[in-house]
Amino acid sequence: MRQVADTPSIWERPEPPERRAPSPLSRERIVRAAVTLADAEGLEAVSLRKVAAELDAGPMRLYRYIGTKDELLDLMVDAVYAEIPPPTGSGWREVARSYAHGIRAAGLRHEWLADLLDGRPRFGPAAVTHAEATLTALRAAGLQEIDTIMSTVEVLSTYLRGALRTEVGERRAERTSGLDEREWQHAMAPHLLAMFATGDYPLMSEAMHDAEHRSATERFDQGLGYLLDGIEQSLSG
Amino acid sequence: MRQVADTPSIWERPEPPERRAPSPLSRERIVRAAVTLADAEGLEAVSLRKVAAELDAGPMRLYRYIGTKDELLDLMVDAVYAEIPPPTGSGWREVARSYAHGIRAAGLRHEWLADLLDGRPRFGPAAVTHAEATLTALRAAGLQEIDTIMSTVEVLSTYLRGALRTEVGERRAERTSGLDEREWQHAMAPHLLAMFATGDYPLMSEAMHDAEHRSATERFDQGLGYLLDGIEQSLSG
DNA sequence: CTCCTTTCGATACACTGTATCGGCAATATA
DNA sequence: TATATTGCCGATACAGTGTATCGAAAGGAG
Repeated sequence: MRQVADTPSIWERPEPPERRAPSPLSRERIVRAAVTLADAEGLEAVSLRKVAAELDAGPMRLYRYIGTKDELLDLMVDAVYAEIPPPTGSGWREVARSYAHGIRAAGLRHEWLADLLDGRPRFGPAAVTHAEATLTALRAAGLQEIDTIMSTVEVLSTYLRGALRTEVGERRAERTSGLDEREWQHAMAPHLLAMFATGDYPLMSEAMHDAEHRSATERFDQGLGYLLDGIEQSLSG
Repeated sequence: MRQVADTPSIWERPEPPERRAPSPLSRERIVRAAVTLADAEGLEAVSLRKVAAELDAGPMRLYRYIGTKDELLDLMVDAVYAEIPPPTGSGWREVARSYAHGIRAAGLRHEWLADLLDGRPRFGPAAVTHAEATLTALRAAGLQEIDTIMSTVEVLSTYLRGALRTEVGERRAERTSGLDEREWQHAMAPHLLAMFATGDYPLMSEAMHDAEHRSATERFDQGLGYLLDGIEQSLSG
């Protein structure tokens, strides 16, 4: 019988705390939880403690699956890429449009994406697969030279990053100025009125009053159209 | 003589701690300190404690001048706008180029700007002044209708936001992969080689190997050129 | 000289990412 | 089957964050 010298009898020894069955865990589960959290409460609500709690785990358990919070964010971005359908279309303009709208849709589904797309090259499997599919579709649709293809997707993705930020930023501004309408009217509106009242900004005033108000989608498509027209011109030139 | 009942004599009472002359403080000083810090050590190093320390002040003293850290960030952005010269040029393309390069230069001087330009409308005095100057220059250079002017600067600023992020992101990636070259070669390079070795990404490989490598400025100008060509086309059409 | 207001530093709180360590549980070994 | 080993993971801790609260000191007013 195994009984170390000064181990008290079973009657004295306290029972160890009951252990719950460990929750199943995987990178995919963690990333899903993080994405859900970010969708629901914003990226700033994604803390390792909260993600772990969502999974019935202690915070440090996550470090068996990721090395760093930044790595988790990388995984989240790749998870979004995995949602984006590969671009399709017969002409290269169609493919480009499909590419752009696919990413835009994903970015509007997950508004935090705009904050994470920081321009570093992305080497996650889904991102790479999506990139390869994009290049393939563009070549199949008529662009042969790799340089033309790369220029096109580079400029497209640059515009996309900006457009996403713009659109998401506006959404957020509207949302917060809608929620704390009280505070907004109290803090921001007088400042704007006072500025315009000085008469120092006639064109800004004209823009506010007379310019036609187009939807975010319209503006996005207009910019995209400019870009495609410019590219097309450079192709024929 | 004023001497409350149980106040000990001067010999017993400890001298209050010596008070240093308070450092002069103002919003401008605070913002300048924050900008300097962000330039030197990155945006994540900008904490109220560090900014205050730089100014020989306690952290809470800053709250006499700003209401929130986010407000400080807003002030920093406006301070950058104040550095940007108003766009100039005779033709509207020239003005547009001047606008774009002015903002790009500022964004490269202060790499954190790309992180703060989130797309929300900016109502700081310098930002508004710069915007008004831009609109004025565009109208003076030939664009009459306010709608055309607004479309142009909207699409330009969208592209700019994306381009800045792209460029700054690449710089950071290069910098960190240059500094921890050891780690990068150990962690990222094998992953890339393995991926390309599968043969599943022929176009990505072709791009890596055969595509010409252009400088960031060239790519920026190329995208800008596409955009301007597209706009010009819509003007004449 | 006394009162009052403004200013600010000290302290505290909740929260973050993550390093360290100790013990339990499953596995490999004898 | 008994023991040694390994790997997993929770508890704890630490340094840092933004900011609320409060008391005391300084400056101005009567």
